[in-house]
Amino acid sequence: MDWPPRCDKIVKKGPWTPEEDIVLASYIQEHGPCNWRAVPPNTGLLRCSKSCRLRWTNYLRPGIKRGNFTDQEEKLIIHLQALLGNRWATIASHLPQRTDNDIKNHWNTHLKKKLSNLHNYGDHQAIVAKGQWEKTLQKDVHLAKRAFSEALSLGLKPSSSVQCSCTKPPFSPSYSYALSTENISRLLQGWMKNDSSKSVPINQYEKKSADSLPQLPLQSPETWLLDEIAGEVMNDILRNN
DNA sequence: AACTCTTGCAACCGCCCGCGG
DNA sequence: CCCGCGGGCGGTTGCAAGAGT
Repeated sequence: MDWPPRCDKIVKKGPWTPEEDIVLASYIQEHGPCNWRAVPPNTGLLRCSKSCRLRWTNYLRPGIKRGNFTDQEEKLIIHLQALLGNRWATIASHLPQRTDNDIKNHWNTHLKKKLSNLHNYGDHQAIVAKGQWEKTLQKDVHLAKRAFSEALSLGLKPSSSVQCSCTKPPFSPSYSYALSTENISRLLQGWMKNDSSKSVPINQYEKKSADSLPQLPLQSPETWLLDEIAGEVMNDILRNN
């Protein structure tokens, strides 16, 4: 028998069921998010390792906030996208509660539209005007350089002004346990609400409850980016929509 | 009420990179 | 140096739900 399932010989595809989520979350809670190849054989999940990893990082991972992007988050995403391009994982590292997938989706469905509408606005000509963009660009480059050199000079150690808010903190049993327990109880609650015989994907109900998760404040880089760059330009952009 | 169109997002796919043998 | 594997990333797709007619 070909086990564990390879991604090219997938046994099961499509939306995850609450049952699968619980199995995966329990396993990760116990063993930590590593060696994904071992997950399917050890849990009995008929999913490939990649699918398990994706499900965990994009959905089950503790501390994930879903939906309802704040103005501040949107500004930050817009700015970082302008600065870094479509490097969603890097952008996500500045928004600890958001996944790269979530940010990418939000960009593709909301922000891209917002910005393209904006480019049709006559008012926006002032911002789009060459001089302004050059100015902004120069500022961007300067600040990016500053951030990188600070990071390098500190040996990537988080500092008061440039702090690395990693989306993938090293697995800490106590931290993860509490949060995973919270997640699992949410899963179970949602599961009970639904007709379990239908194996309804968990997405809908979790979306609602996730909004009630405590909101972490943005950390330093976000703050100075917003203060120094995004500030006026981004406020203009968003005000026009 | 019924149908069509649009939107939002979870999940998949394919490529790339780093590491170990 | 080469190869295979695991993991990460970005782009794309498919489908469910909501909006519009």
